[in-house]
Amino acid sequence: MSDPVRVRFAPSPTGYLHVGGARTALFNWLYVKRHGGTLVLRIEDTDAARNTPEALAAILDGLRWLGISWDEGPEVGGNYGPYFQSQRNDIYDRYLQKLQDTGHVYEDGGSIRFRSPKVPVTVHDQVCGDITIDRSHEPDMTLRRPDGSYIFHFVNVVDDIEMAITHVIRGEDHLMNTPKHIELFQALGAPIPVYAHIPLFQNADGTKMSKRDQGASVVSYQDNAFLPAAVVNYLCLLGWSPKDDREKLTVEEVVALFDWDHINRSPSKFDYNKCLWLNSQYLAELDEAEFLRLATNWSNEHVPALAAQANEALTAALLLCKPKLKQLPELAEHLTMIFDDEAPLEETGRTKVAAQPNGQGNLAILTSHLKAVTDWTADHIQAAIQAAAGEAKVKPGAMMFPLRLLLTGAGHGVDLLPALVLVGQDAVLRRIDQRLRLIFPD
RNA sequence: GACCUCUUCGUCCAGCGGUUAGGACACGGCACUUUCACUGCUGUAACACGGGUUCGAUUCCCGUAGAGGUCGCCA
Repeated sequence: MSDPVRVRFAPSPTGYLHVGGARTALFNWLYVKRHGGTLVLRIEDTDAARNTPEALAAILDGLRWLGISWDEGPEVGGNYGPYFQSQRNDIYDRYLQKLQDTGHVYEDGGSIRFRSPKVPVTVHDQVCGDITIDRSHEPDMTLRRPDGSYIFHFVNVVDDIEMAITHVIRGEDHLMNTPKHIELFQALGAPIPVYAHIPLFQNADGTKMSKRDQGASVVSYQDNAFLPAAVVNYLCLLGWSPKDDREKLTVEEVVALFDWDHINRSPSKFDYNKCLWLNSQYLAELDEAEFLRLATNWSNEHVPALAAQANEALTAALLLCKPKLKQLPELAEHLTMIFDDEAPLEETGRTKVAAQPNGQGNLAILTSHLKAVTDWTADHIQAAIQAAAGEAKVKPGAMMFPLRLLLTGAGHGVDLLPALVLVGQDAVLRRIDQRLRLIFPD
């Protein structure tokens, strides 16, 4: 029997949950699920000045939203707590004493430094391979500040020892820290965990992703009502591959395949567009009830004006929108086109229709046919359009674009016939009349 | 500047000592749809450069260039 697998994700609650951090958490989680083990969530909040409860809440909330659950840590407890570094000072004191007793540290202007062995250190990294780093000419690292507070490297290693961590999966930005950490493990006589450093994300233009960049913050996906499964799927595809042609995979499928040799070594640029595409794929396969639940929630929250709409009308409209959506927020635009008589008229469409030969006359013919419909159903409306086209001597298809524009103000959108039915004859004729005057002012 | 890592279509990801170098996003075309989309089919598009090793290198080695990371009493 080998030791039980214990991996940890150790965020610092200083800002927000970065999508790169989320991916690191995800890979830790995937590893645990793949090999069986325990995921420890440890909060590295030693820098009191920069930590906020809001940031912590955002991190926990973001992880939960993505479905990344932890077995030990904040809110769930565990046998290796406390899981906040700010509460572990006595442990750090004890470990520092060990180093003092064995002569590994020395005092320097009130701070405590580690006496580095000054020999090259080889990191056996599961992703990057063996990397030997010689930092013998660099200054000794500080472990404790004059005010008694501890430095990241020290607490990080002490906690990994104390929490019996066996695998460290973290961003490549930590690769050059690893020799320092290995020196500490050795000085403390503790086994060195298995390391895996995973490549970082970049913006599409190759620059570093920071908070304000599109897609950088997990909250932005929550705010835009992405489906977590889609985001997780996309995150898995960045830097990892099933090694076949699959793009859309469930987490279960990823778990079954997750391993080091599937992880890429080069940094990847974040393609928000592809993430959006995956979201549309997941959205499309939602069943009606689930879609309506999500869509109704979203529209109630973001388009409160629709509260006045009858439930059946709203439901019908939402279902009409479903096949068009890449993401839920597009609902706002579609619903406005359906329900708002005064939705703005698209300029490019206006110009196009205004320029059509005989446009005004043809649309007058169409209007009169629509007016004459006595039973306002899709079949009868279609017949009316056909008849109007015949009389105007144009193809029925040529009637569709102008009609769409007159109905919704836009040249694209939901399926036209059902939309006409939904809006109702009176409102349709009213809108046609209004917008016709905008298009042909004379 | 020093050290570490990386380099296949615009992007993500496969691949391999001999392939018409494959898939996906994006983009274009066609079909379907009397509309908008979806979908299907299809097209454009890549092995950073220079040396080796080899019968043969995109694939292995070395160098160059470019990119990223790290060089804190931040985490």
